[in-house]
Amino acid sequence: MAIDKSLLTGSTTMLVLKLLDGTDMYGYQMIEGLSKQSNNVFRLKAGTLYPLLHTLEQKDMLISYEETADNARVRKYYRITKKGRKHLHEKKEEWKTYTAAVNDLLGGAGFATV
Amino acid sequence: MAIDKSLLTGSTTMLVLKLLDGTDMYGYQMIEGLSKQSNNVFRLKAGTLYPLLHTLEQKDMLISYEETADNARVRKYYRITKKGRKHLHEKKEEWKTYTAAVNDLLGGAGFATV
DNA sequence: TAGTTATATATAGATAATCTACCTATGGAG
DNA sequence: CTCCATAGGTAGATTATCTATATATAACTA
Repeated sequence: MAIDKSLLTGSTTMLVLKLLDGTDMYGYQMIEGLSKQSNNVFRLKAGTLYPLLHTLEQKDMLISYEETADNARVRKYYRITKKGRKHLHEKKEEWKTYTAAVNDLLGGAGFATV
Repeated sequence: MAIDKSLLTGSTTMLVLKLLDGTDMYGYQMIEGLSKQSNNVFRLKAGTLYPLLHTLEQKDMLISYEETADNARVRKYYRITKKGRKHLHEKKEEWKTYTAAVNDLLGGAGFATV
């Protein structure tokens, strides 16, 4: 079974959807949280995230709403949709398939004769 | 510890170096072998591989030599260099770090408060 | 023996994801 | 009042990969 070729570059999408699968969040929160959560392995850039969120919203995987925080600052929250959850599930399956295959190749002896 | 941002898209490089870490191979052999070895999860395209091999050779990670097979067909074999092995080792470490972080996020409960 | 498929390598141009670099705006700390 | 953190955003460049195309020969098939 072949997997989506965009998986490699597309894991950011999966992570964003996964974050929102837990709770509604706003962009800046995702950037900071992802960085801390992963011990700085992920350093999601604003220039990557915001356009991605807009794209996901256009594809009906997210919806957004504004909310004013205690400090009167307006934040734009995102909530995952049913379609987004379905997409997340698919991406997770692809991720498992792909990483299992890579780990198999990295761990295995390789193939000398074809 | 942060990792190379090109890791996601760059795993093809790692796989190619890993293949050559086992034995010298020629391009077509890698394409066919990788496909069979991974049950078609990897479908490395000629248009991806050949330019990549040329780039890796320019970076002194590979050397190439031609050899005539039994059927009189000329094949261009590639051999990994010391520099290539060093790069492979680094890429593998990045791969481990990155996949561990993703799996942690995918498996974990996520973070609600930041 | 003529046509198709497999082997083998290669390049050009398109596509897509991410990055860098910039911009706006407000709240709070010094 | 100035600087930093917070918060959201866009434009253009970079890079990896893909599709499409090209060449050439071996091997199979009708």
